Amino acid sequence: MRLTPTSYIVLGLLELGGESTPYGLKQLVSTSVGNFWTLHHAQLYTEPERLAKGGYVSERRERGGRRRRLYELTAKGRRALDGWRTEDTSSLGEFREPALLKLFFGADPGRLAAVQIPAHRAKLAEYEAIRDGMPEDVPDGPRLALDAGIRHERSSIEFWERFAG
Amino acid sequence: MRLTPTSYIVLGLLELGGESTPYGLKQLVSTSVGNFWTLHHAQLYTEPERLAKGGYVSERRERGGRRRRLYELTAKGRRALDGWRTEDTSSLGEFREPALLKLFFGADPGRLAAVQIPAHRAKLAEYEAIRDGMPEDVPDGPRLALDAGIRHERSSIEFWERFAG
DNA sequence: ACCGTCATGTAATCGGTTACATGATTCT
DNA sequence: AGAATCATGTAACCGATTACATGACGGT
Repeated sequence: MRLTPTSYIVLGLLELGGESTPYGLKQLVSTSVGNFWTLHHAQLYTEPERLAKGGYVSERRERGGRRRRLYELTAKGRRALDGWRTEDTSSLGEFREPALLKLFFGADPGRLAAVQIPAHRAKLAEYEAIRDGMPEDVPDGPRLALDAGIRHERSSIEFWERFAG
Repeated sequence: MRLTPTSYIVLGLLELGGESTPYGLKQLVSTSVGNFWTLHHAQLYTEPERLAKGGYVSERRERGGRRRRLYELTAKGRRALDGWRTEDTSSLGEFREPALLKLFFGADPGRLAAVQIPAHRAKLAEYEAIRDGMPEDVPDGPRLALDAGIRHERSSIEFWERFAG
């Protein structure tokens, strides 16, 4: 079976947070990677199930109560995650901005800019707030990824500002 | 029926290039929007068919020979495209870079940078070559979108360079 | 004539998105 | 107690990706 980015997000979060329910994963996503890589909550039910089938995570149920499902990384899952982290990533992500697509096909740059600039500014402010509120002991990964996000927002704002006014 | 970005790409290309076959669309994509928004060629067979069902494009077949399908924008399709171009785009594209995801989950920044930098440099060179070879009469849209791509690559290179060495 | 590559298309699979549902808490 | 919101989960649909195929054409 093929592991997708979604798979690695689930594996990575289980590594960070230990055994979790789908809902717990949802919480983790929203305060971490969800800032730049959105998942629908339904994926956090189906994806762990797929991973369990492949032996990457183990599943057990609470006794009594809601009998919620709890997932935990297995040795195989950990190996997959490590392999993914160290393997070379030659491919570039695509720059899929809907606003750019419109620009390409002839939308009015000024009008696009009028909406894009505030949206990017808001996102930038959000990122900066997270950064400024980060405790000292946050690992480098999230910190650096956040920094990339901040740069990206700044660069987008700069691009659109050309058309504003 | 819901129109997706893929739909608008097909509509937009039909507007730019006039009546086309799926294969013709594939050619158009590869020399234009394909630089920052990849489509699989199979989508250029299924998407026009969907659009034809919805009345956004018309379909006819060649008489004789391979009887290839030819698609053309209808009035309804053109209206949809215009509506899309002028409607506000509040949503931001997500910054889904696989390399960033790895960085987030603890991959070694230096090793990522070693692969990402040349990849982004290559893409940048490609974009610059396209820009420098552009005839005078290319419309603003593609020109500006290309410029956004160039900035984005430069910004990515700058980000990763911090970890190189 | 043969081989490789471009041209052209269909079919199956599968992950992602949307929609639907219903318990639990918290607030007024 | 009722309303609203959060928590939790399932199911259906659909677009995107992958795999499979074969015909045409250019070069050696």
